[in-house]
Amino acid sequence: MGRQPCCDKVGLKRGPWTIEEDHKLVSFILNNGIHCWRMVPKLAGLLRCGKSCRLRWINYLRPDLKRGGFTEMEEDQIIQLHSRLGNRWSKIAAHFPGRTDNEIKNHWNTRIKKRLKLLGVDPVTHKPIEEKELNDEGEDQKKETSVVENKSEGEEEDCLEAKRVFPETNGKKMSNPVELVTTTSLDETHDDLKCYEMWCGNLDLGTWMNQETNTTTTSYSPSFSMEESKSNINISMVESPSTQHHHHQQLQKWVDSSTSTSTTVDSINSRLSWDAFSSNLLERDLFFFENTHLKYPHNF
DNA sequence: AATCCACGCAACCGCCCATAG
DNA sequence: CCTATGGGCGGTTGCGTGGAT
Repeated sequence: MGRQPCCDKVGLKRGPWTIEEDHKLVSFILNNGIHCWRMVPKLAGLLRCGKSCRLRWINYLRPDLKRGGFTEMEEDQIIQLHSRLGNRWSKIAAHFPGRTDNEIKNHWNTRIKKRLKLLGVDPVTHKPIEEKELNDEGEDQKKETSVVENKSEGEEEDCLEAKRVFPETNGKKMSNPVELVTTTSLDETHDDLKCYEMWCGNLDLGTWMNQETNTTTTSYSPSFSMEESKSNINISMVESPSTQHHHHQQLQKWVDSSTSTSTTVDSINSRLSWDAFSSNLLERDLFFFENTHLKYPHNF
């Protein structure tokens, strides 16, 4: 037999999340981790389906999210990635720690598409618009998916690498108007650390979000303060020096893995691997990290 | 001041794939 | 091996907001 159904949807709440719901979800996840999304709403006391909880967490409540507008460099990188991956937003998002596929997808549809059109570039084919106009205009949808054609993931990566290294010997000229950007930059890792430090040093998500959004015209409304959930956590903070050292090492490992070139690409998913690193431990260690970071800043 | 309209974003829908049983 | 389900993903929708008239 298979598994039980995800949810019956009868009597379940839909639409925008309230502060109380956000609070419940975050508190529950931070205290218990995620083992089965279907069980999360029941155990957290939410009248939502598991899918809805998952989306809310991934797209909005996750502590490692980087809020705020996209930089021009990020946009350029998105364009590059889209030119070779097509609308595979999750794959694209994997290159941007702290960004969600939904966020990137929305940004593409609302901003980048227009920007490319203004630059005279077809956002679907990534070719100059004049070139596209020779073709049938009604084929947009087909082209959108045909960008990646039938290549496998590995083949695409190989093709891209070949194009990057030998752009002129690829049979045809690179049509992309934007310079290819390496998939992992120092800025990226710096942002990673920045996010991490903000999370450790200032658990007030509202402040965090506002800090990030001040430079943009878009205003996010933080739905809750992490202070409260922090106060609900029952963790013994009395630790021996050896335990502290162990935790320090664990955290350093986590930071290192988050900032290493190889992991950054998949960092969003890997950091959410609750099997590998339960949120209880993470929470405890973050708290510890916060304390030791303040006490012994030279160690970091 | 009121209405309309365009835009941006959060959330939902439905399909697909991996996997438990 | 087969079936049913959970979770992930891309596409789409609907609502809130701000600017234009």
